Amino acid sequence: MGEQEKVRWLTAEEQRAWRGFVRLHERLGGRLGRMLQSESNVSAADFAVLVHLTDTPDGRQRYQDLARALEWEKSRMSHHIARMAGRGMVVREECPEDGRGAFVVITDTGRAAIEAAAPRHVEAVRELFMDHVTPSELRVLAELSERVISKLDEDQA
Amino acid sequence: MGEQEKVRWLTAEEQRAWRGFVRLHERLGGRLGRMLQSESNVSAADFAVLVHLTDTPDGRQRYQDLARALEWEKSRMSHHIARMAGRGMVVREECPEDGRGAFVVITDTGRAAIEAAAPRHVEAVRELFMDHVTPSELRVLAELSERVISKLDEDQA
DNA sequence: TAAACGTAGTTGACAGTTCACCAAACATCC
DNA sequence: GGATGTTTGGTGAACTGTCAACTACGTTTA
Repeated sequence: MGEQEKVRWLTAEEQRAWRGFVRLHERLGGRLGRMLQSESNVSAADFAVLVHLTDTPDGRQRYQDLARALEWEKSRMSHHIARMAGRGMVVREECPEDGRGAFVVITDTGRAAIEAAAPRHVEAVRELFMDHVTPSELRVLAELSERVISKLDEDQA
Repeated sequence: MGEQEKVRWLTAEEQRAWRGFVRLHERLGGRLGRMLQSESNVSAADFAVLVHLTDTPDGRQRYQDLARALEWEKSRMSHHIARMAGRGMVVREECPEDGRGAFVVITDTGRAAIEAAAPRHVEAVRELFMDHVTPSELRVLAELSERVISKLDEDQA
């Protein structure tokens, strides 16, 4: 009953890429998040929600749609929106057409928050990332990401 | 007192790459983490700790060094090791040379856990990622990551 | 050697996430 | 109409990570 010897461990090159990739995201994410938090009093999650709300004409989105867009669990959405509502950035609104449903609606406070935060955030993404990556590398990254994500989606089903 | 009009928003290409990158990591991380958790009863964080411990000859590391290697805060390390110790995967050991310090030492239970988890994990990384990326893309990713990380480190100081 | 400073790790309060379950409103099918 | 199943969202408990204060030891300096 020999062990399964067939594990193909990662090569040095593979490890290098994998670790680099993971670490890069952790670092960038951490830095950008702390930056948003300290300079604009908005967490990365808040920011993502606000961006999606301002993407719609009336700043309103169903919980469900927001959750799908951000790829969050509904429960996370519910808790998070409750907290944001507590801080006045959004309000919850009943949905007339569907008695179960509800809308998340951005408030003026929310708009002010994201308008203050966005320029600094984009600038940071440029300074910390874009400025150090060539257009061709960017293209490789985009293609690679999309391909792998679509594979993930495939065998999800 | 005009607004700062000079914000250079991300181009479509840049957004595509940025979002792809962020999403890819979230997705892969989530999937691999759930896999480890459900199949081996080990969280991604546990796994990382165990990997670093088994990298040393006697399966022992100073809290400090472990924290640096994983880029964790010392308090996170302390909390996390306490939890892992509670589950018997590691033990804490005093450090004779430095009265303040302490070692984290992997136990047989811990070894068994990582030995059970590692092959499936590597296989998953292959299936979900490596198999869909060419060697040249991998090289680009590695170089890009290292470059950007080193820039991050630079202006940290 | 005493004061001051730095370092290693701990602790407790707290914010955020997930999990498992719940409930209400729709949808379908007979 | 009523039984059944599905979708939408809410809730409480458990868990994870962060922050700031704290203890205890070590190192430097005067």
